[in-house]
Amino acid sequence: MHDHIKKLFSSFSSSLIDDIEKNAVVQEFNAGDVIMRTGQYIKNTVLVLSGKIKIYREDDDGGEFFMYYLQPGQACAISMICATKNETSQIMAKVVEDVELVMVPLPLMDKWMMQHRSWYEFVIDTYRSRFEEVLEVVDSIAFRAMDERLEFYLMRHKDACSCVDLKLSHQEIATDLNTSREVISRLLKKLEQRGALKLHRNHIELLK
Amino acid sequence: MHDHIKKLFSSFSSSLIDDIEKNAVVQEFNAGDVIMRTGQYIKNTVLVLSGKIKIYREDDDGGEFFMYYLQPGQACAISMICATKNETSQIMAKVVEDVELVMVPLPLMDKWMMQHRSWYEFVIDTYRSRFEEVLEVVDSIAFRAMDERLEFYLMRHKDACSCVDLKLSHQEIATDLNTSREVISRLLKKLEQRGALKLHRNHIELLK
DNA sequence: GTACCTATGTGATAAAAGTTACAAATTGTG
DNA sequence: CACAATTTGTAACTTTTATCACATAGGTAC
Repeated sequence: MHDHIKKLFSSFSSSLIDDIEKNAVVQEFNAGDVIMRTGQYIKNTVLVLSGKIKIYREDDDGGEFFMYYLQPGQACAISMICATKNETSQIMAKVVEDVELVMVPLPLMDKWMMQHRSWYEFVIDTYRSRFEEVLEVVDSIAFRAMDERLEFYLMRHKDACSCVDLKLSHQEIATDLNTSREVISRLLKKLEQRGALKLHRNHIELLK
Repeated sequence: MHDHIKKLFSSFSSSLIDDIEKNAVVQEFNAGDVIMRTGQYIKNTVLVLSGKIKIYREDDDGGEFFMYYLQPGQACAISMICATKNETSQIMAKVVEDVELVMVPLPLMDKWMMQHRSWYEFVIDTYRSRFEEVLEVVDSIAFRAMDERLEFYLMRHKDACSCVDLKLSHQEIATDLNTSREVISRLLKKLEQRGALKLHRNHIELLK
């Protein structure tokens, strides 16, 4: 496992990785699993070894809103931020590609901040980058209409999968953006007419 | 100054407050001043001693979107999060009531994390509570229509000033929510008809 | 007082987004 | 192949929000 972690989390010191191996466990989940629900107690800090997770905000009436992806080499900022207090999760996490996760018990998360400089820097950097990502999400919904929000959404998915072929149905996009499928279908058609993409069943091919 | 800080930041240890007094400077700003603009370099971590600051997100076409208040006893999470890297500000800060600010040079911010347990806990807690506040803001724009967003906005202002008389013009509210004045005037009228508030020139009296 | 500025009220209209209803196309299954 | 389930396309309509135009009201300066 040492080499696997070293490769993905290249900033981690050897002693930190040793500590992770001694104290953390690896858990696997399958695509489609919901591994964290809003309101659940957080017991671990989560590092992603492989696979892909989508993080959502939920509202009271069952609405979902896509926030960001969790990918190999990344950690869940929410699970770090809740470390000290015995907090419940403010988000919902859905597995979209089978994942292997390193589960670090919360008390260690806090303890390592003082013991491992590379852990401290990783945690702070995770906070910072997620905070900035969430601010960009705020921009998109506060300032932009649905057509631009859709483009922003597609762009982020392109970045996340490093490919131009997005395996998404119109309904899934609509759910992620908390709007209706018809709206997305119409806007996608417009983007296709503009030559920005090509529509297929169950996937979207980005051209620009 | 020691007692002033001790009273507002009650969790700070004496040695931390001594370090603050030795290394930080107090700066004053007046209502209306913009003390931080988007894209400016951050040189200090900011603690608020008195007064009130509104934090905004800006877009390219001059739009503003109100994020949250900074108040006495609080610190600017953005200015902390940018500490390590030499980052620029992602937000704009407007003084709404004359403020006294403690300016801590960025290198110290990072150094104190290891030296003062009470500083470490304060910083982590500031991250956490701001992150959660921003997530609530996301909820309000992702899931709610303008009438509910307005109510959420008024409620937050009520909490921030601890009073029921909000000194706000319709135009200011519209700017903060990135919409138009007419929309706000009409929605406020509806709220008045429902008995939720009473409208006056330049201020709004909350009844519920 | 009058002139002027700012804040608020309101109607008419346009544009964007959400809803309803249903058709057509594609895929999977027995 | 027949049939069901899923995905996508689209028209008609409603609701919400934005924009334009202008009226009115309160406060300030002279």
